[in-house]
Amino acid sequence: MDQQGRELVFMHSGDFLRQNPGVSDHLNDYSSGDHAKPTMKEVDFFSTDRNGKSPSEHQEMKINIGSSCLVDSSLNTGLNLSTSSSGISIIANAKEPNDNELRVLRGELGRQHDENKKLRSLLDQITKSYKDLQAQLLVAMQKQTQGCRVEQKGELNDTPTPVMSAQLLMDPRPSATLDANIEPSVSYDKTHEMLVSPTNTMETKSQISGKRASIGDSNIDQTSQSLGSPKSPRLEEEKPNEQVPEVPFRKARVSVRARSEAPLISDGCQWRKYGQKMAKGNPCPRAYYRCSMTVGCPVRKQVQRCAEDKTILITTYEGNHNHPLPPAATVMANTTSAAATMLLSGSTSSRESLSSSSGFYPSLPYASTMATISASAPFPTITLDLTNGPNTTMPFPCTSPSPVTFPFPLHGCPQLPGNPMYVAPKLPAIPSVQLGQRHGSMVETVTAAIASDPNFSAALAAAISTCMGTPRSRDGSNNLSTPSVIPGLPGSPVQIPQSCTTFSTN
DNA sequence: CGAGTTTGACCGGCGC
DNA sequence: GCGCCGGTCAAACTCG
Ligand SMILES: [Zn+2]
Repeated sequence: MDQQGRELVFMHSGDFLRQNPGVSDHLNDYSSGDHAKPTMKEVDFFSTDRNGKSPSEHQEMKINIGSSCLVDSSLNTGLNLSTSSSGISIIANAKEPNDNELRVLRGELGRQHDENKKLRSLLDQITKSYKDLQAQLLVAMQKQTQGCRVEQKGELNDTPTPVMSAQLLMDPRPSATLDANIEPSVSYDKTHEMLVSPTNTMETKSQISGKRASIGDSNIDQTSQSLGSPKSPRLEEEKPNEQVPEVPFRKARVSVRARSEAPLISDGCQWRKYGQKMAKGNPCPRAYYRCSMTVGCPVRKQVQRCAEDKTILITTYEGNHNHPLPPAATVMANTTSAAATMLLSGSTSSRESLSSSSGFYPSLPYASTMATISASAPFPTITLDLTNGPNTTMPFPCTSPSPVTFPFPLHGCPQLPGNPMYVAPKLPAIPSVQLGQRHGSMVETVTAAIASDPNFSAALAAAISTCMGTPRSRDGSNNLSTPSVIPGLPGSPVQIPQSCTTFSTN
């Protein structure tokens, strides 16, 4: 819970920054107070966070984040903190120009500056320890997998990728160059998947997108092996080492099923339909969409109605956005891509169908319906079923995007034993991790994390509901979402109570 | 006229 | 090798 709160803060600060690129310059504009709700939220968030807490509490918070949500914390923490703090003071200044107040505020500002410094150094420490941990993890995995895949490992072990990944996660700035360096040597592997995945999509990529563009398409394409496309010739070209023939490449999808009669889906993104097919065994056609917010965005989605129950809408997302997203889309993308990342991190090899939900976590009310991992599919898929859960329509009020940010710890290393979400492995065999960056038995972990965390369910449902609920304006004023007509049901103008989302990450 | 959709063609993987 | 199938392409079309 604590953690959730923290992540919330970070994620939203990310949104905040994205929305307002020139934050510090324009903060004065917001002092009027009646626009930019998110801004106010940010400020409120931080002010309560910071004023009410002792340094030790901050420490705890940082540790939590460091261990569980590394990417987020590593990317924006410091910036956000300082940004928002200055924002507070500026706003206050505008309101109360009197000297006393000013002094107090300056003092506050100074304190927060110090605090900020402390937090940064703490973050550095955490970063270091994370790297160490990751290295250890790698070693452990190597030992475990030695038996079966000696030669593979031999080659892979030489790659510095895990370390580099840590660096990348820690410091997004040089990542563009690092990316370029990594890919040729390591080929397409889990590490890269992790790197370009969810949070990076949201945070890192937005920061390095400029550089990426200059680097060329290869980066994007790496992330864009989407939706099981049999094509994408680069796949072969850029994957010279066929070390794991049985797993040429894996694509994770996060599926969400939800009951919805509405034909339109709005998840905050712009989608362009590029195809529609009749799927076998389903009277309803399947529609294919591609993110059209930027030209090179690799994200795709499939929309299809359930054959048995046509009120159930299944939306399948795959890939990571390579551009900043509007808040609504961020919510969705965070949620789904994070789930996909978890799945990916854990499903590197073993293809057993786990469909672990109800079996593993019978005690969890939502588990049986909320998350299912299926590795038996051509690609690992997390299916989030929002159709059966209690009050699936609206698990909790979701008026603002705030409760929606991804609540469970996934971007970092959900598998680390120290992690609260860690679940003891059930499968003794360590998957044939191509580039052993992630721990084995991750599938369970992932499942556990998702299924066992009602917050995830709630957040996901909220995200979806939020996105769905947002009134679509064809006039395209601010709403980026493009309504798409779901095949199978005649268009009904009803707002979508819920929807089904499947994200797949590469 | 541009952006998005429709829809048949096309392609590659896979099973027989 | 052949056919099926899922996924994508792209020309034609629609809409604002
Ligand atoms: Zn996109």
